[in-house]
Amino acid sequence: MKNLPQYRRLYNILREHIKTGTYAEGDLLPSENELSIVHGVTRTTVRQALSNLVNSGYIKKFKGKGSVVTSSAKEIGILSIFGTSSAFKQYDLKTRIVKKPTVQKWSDNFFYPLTEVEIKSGCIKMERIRLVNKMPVFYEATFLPNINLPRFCNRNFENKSLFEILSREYHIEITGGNQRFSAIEADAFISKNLKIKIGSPVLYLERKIETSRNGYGFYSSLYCNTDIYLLAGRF
Amino acid sequence: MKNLPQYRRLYNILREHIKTGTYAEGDLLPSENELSIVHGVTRTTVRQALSNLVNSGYIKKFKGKGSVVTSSAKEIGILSIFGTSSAFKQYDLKTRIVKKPTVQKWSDNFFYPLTEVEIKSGCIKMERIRLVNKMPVFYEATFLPNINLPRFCNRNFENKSLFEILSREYHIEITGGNQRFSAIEADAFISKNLKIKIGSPVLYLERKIETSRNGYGFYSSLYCNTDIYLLAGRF
DNA sequence: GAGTGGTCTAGACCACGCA
DNA sequence: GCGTGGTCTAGACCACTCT
Repeated sequence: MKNLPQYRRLYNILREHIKTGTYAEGDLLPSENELSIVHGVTRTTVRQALSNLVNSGYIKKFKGKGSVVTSSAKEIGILSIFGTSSAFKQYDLKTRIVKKPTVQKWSDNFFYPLTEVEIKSGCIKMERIRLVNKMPVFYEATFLPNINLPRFCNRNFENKSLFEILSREYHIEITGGNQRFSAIEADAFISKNLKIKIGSPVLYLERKIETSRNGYGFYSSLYCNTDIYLLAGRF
Repeated sequence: MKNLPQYRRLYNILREHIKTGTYAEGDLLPSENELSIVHGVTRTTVRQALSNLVNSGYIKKFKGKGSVVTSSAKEIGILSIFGTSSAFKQYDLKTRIVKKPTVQKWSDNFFYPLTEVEIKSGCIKMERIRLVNKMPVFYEATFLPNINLPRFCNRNFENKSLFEILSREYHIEITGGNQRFSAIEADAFISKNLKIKIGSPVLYLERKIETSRNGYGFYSSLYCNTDIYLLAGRF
């Protein structure tokens, strides 16, 4: 099961400890030396794991001081949500499947250029809506090249993380990606799904997500109502 | 002058070569072994430089193959612009200063929490508009803590990169940051500055930029017309 | 099989913070 | 002055691509 690199294993362990509150916001993580001894790896490997934690926004490092846990925020993929009102300290985060994963052709004007292999393989499309405190906030369509993902369409994604399923079931880890942002007016479709007025400003994202499986990436387009919650991310 | 770490020096060298076209889009960079020999550093150091190039979107690495130059795109700070129409392969990028750097107080409801030191030091504010092919696309207000930046307010920023001036004149390197996105309706002020109709959807960003100077960061808020150009970034 | 990037080891010296 | 993270060395083995 586990042929994960050690820095990835350590990353997952620490991330889980942060998410579950073993290390709370503001706490200092054990020092790099301590972690390297406890987990039986060199400091280089520890630093690689911590560096990933910094990039995903879980910790901040301070020279001469240590690594401080900065966030227990819930994530939506790589971006996280950010409540503008301090009343929303607690996020009740749910995912509703609008369209189950289905094999189909790539659309003609797909928003990223595709490789020959991707086009030939076809596309698995799924559509989801994210609810924050029971309000629809995101509408997301995800497109995965249909390459060596056995039983994918039969899995249950309701309230489950796509990234986690890809990691656990297919050993596919997200390594990065790029995204394009714009502000548009809600059309009838978006208006219905996000329960906002037609013409309201909506944040629109197109993303390509890259993975540890060589040459394999997937895509998503995302509409977000930012009236109450903002999208936040690191760079 | 130069107490830059070696991986930073190498990063700057390679970035310059990519920007000026010595390594063109699609080219392979010299291998990590070759770079380590040529520049007299270990492969670890080379990899740190390349890793930064990946994060800023200049190259992509392929196992067993090499590092491919992916972009000669012009940047605006950390984000880059992306023309939706292929007609806009050439970006004529200009910056117009709307308000020269001025020392003032921080506003009461500043969009990021400030430290005691920052509040006491006061704030240098400047306002700029970015023009792409002579059309105003960004309006950006930048706020810097007024700490040890001699002669800053007297410098000429017209069509110059703030990041480059910070690096060259003050040895301040940008190390990362975070940002929040939302879509809003243009008000009268934005409408005038970006020459769009009141009520049009506008991309709004609030960012905190972190630097290599310990504890020193600065802020910017940014309004962007995404009708023609999108904002793009890596994660 | 030769060359590439990915992972990892076992050290070293430094600048910085804190007590 | 001690412990922290930041930088760096000089190796090693692996999986992968290309020919």
